[in-house]
Amino acid sequence: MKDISPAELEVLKILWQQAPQTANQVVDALADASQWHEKTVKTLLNRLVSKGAVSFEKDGRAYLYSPVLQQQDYQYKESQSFIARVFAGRIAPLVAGFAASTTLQATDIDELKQLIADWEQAQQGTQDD
Amino acid sequence: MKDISPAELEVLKILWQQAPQTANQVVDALADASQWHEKTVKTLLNRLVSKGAVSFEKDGRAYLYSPVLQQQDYQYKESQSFIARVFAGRIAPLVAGFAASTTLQATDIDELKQLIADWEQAQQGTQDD
DNA sequence: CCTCATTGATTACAACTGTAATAGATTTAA
DNA sequence: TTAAATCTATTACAGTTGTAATCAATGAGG
Repeated sequence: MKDISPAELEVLKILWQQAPQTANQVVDALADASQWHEKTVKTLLNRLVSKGAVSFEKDGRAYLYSPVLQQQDYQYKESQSFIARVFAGRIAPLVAGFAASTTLQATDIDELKQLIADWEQAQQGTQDD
Repeated sequence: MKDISPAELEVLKILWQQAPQTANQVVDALADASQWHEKTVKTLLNRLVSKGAVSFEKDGRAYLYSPVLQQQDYQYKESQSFIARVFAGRIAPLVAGFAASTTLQATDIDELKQLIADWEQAQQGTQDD
């Protein structure tokens, strides 16, 4: 699978929200959030199809598009490569930088605490040293 | 500041490790880690200079290069844009995905716990609701 | 049936990227 | 002093990306 460009990603996100959708539905959904011309969106849809990230089936004159690449798979791969590239593979420094800004919300903290609790739970019984 | 491309980033990392360095020192440092031709590395150095991410001073025949863009600033901006783009601005889902793999180390957990403790500490006295 | 509107397909084009090669300036060795 | 070596600067070139316009096929309306 070729890389998904940032612009293509915005189109893919629309399909992750709901699928299948016609090109025009996608165009409309993006009209709210962006300034893209209809032709631009259709080009991006085509490129996503070329890259194998989106599929379509004919429905009369129009096509119905659906994501092939799933959001979780995309997020996972991108996270891995981002953290490897920018933070030498370590996640804590990323969170630290994020936390240093005022961007962290109490909600994030709660979720992180829960994650840590779950992770530690999962470690029980996995220990062998 | 224009965006730093992935290849340029690898060069910048060498300068973050130590600066200033001559072009040849950078080339040598990268010879270990990559297959880039000397000319390629020098092109990347030039582009970093054009983008304002790296500066140089003449030292006789050769130049001495130093980073202008600091690693923490770069990491911060990239983290913000990555998390906004891929995770709708929320960091917890990123950590969750990362934790779901076996990539999380006990060290990461310890650091995350410390971060959370620090963050909660900092919140004392900042509350106003 | 024929023309118009609509929809996907193809083409456009400049900027950015990866990956160098060549040209130009300058230092140094003979 | 002249040629060779060594730097940086400029140029190259195809692939990707952002951003559309144009072409072609097809269905709908008259």
